[in-house]
Amino acid sequence: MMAKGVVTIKDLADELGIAPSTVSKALRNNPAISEETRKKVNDLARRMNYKPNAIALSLRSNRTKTLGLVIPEIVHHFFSLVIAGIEDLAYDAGYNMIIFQTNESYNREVIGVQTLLASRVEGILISLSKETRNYDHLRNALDQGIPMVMFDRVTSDLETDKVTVDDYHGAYMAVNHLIRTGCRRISHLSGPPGLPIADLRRMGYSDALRDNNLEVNRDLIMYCDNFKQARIRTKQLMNMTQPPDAFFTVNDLTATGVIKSLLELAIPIPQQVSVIGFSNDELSQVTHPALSTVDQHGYQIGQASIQLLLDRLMAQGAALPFIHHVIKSELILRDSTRISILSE
Amino acid sequence: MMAKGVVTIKDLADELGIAPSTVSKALRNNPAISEETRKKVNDLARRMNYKPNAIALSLRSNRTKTLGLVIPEIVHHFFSLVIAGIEDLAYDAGYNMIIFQTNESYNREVIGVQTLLASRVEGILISLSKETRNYDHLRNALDQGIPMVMFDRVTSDLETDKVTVDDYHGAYMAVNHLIRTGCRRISHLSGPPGLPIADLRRMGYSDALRDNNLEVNRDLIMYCDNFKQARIRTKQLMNMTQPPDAFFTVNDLTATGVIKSLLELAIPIPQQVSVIGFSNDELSQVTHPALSTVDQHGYQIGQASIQLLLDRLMAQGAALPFIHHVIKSELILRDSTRISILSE
DNA sequence: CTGAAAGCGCTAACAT
DNA sequence: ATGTTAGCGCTTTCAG
Repeated sequence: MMAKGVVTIKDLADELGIAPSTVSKALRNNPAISEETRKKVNDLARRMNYKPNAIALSLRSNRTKTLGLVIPEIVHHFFSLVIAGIEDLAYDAGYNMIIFQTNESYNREVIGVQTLLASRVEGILISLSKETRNYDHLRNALDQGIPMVMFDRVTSDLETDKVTVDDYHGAYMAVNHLIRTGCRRISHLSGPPGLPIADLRRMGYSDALRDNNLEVNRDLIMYCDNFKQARIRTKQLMNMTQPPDAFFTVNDLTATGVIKSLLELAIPIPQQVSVIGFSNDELSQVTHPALSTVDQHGYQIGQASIQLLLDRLMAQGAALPFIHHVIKSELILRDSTRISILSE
Repeated sequence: MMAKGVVTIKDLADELGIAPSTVSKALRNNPAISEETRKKVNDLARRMNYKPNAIALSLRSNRTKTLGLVIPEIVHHFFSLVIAGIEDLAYDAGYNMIIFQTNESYNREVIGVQTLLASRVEGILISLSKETRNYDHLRNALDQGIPMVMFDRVTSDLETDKVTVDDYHGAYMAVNHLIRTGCRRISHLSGPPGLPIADLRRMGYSDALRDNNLEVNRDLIMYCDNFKQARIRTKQLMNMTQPPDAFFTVNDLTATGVIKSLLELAIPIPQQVSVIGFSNDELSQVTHPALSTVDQHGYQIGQASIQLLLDRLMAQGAALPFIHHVIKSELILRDSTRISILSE
């Protein structure tokens, strides 16, 4: 039983002196095959450690049982949660996942999608890179009849199933909570304009202020979405003649920068200044004080995305309506915000 | 130019009234083909958006340009770094990655490896699940001539290339630093016995103590590797008649649990108690005080692993010696440890 | 009940 | 310079 040249059906057939087609049928328990032959074949297959060649199967059946995932970054708590959600369900449904990381590059996204198409994936899950403004590569996939689901970073230029988190509402809830607990000068450290998730969170922030009859003060809004910048911005803001009494940040890491700076300035949190982040990353539990934040339910987003894709795959190309699944975000209150001081 | 049935070489051939093999040659710029035909073919291919079928190519060439990755958990900063390192180099080398998440289950690991074999991956990268004690599934792959690289969670029962971080040395350095800065009763919150990375870190801890003529006190060693348990253990330990003056933990999350508890007990860090974690996760920068820790260089581990695999793939099965690449870990000193008080 | 033949998409000998 | 044939591993008619 030489190891080298992987065992094929033909090897089994030769060994038993029967036809390959008979072996094939025996292996798939085709009732047309005698019980005896079937047993002989299956036994030998086990002994020779025969494993069907998935490539040959794919070529014949035109089914690869493989799905493609295109994602900006793997090293990102939220995205890794999404991947886990996708993987788990894909696995249960018997699909393999080919994963492409774009590193936020449009070019790599295009190449990634093309490679997936060449690999004949049966469907594509994608979260757009920050650079992506042109969607021809995706249109191309769609034209070839490859079902696609976009999640988190989506575009309205394309008709596909979509899954997003309700960023707007999450931000609105967060800011509303700050106001209800007595904050009046709420600063927002926001992501780059044009990035939908950042825009939506900024809108949620602004609307919550307006709905509570507070003015939106441009001086309190900064474009700042990382730890280092947050350190600087926080000190600038706290130096204002009328400093903020709360920070709402576009993500958790930025919030931790704010907390760190406030701690250094010996400003009590949340007594003097409240802080709310966005994402519910692992790190939000370990800051001191623990960070209040908005959970994006990454795992569920992954599950919802792959489920939509599987549904469409099941439907065999029947014209299902496109679904935009909006996952509820959730306000997680920890210790960086005050307890509600106004009744509901 | 109907979208549906993906375009094949035969379609191009029919369209131009020439033979498929001629089209094939023309597309690969075979010099035996006239400049004219070559142009005609390539133009049409572009117009009809022809894309070679990777499956057919694989079947013919017996090369899939696909590698398999089996990993315990994607949602884990360290592992996601490793994946990123692998992805980036694999991409440059023109390989696709199929990823399998075992969720630390031995069964899923076995199935994962089998699926990868069925998909005819050209090589396998694997980090063992915590449950794995039997290696037949891997031996099987090896017997089929599939090159394999094990990283981080490896076993000496198998002859393969390996990449690990020098856990022992990292732990040794960490504890040595604690001692040099005056700590004498150093507690170790360790991972489960039997898990190599936990054992090595525990050994590094013990040896550093012994080499500095300090006794290894079993009462100061606890099996505790997560945030929640750390909260409980820390309080227990600090209640001892002779409480520890330092904690060395098996990972960063555990260390943050320690810090949180110490903060609640109003014990000054690092003046009274020092803390060192392990991993250099993102969260180690955001604790207060910022956590001293040992960096595992996950990205580099990923790169080293895929590089070994690519080397072996290049070597075409020539008998390269097996390499065990040990990546240097690095002691990262932040604010949870004291400045050195003894000269080097 | 078993086998021969054809074909999935592609390419490499081997003609012509 | 182009075409014909065969075959990668498998399954599925269709005959026997």
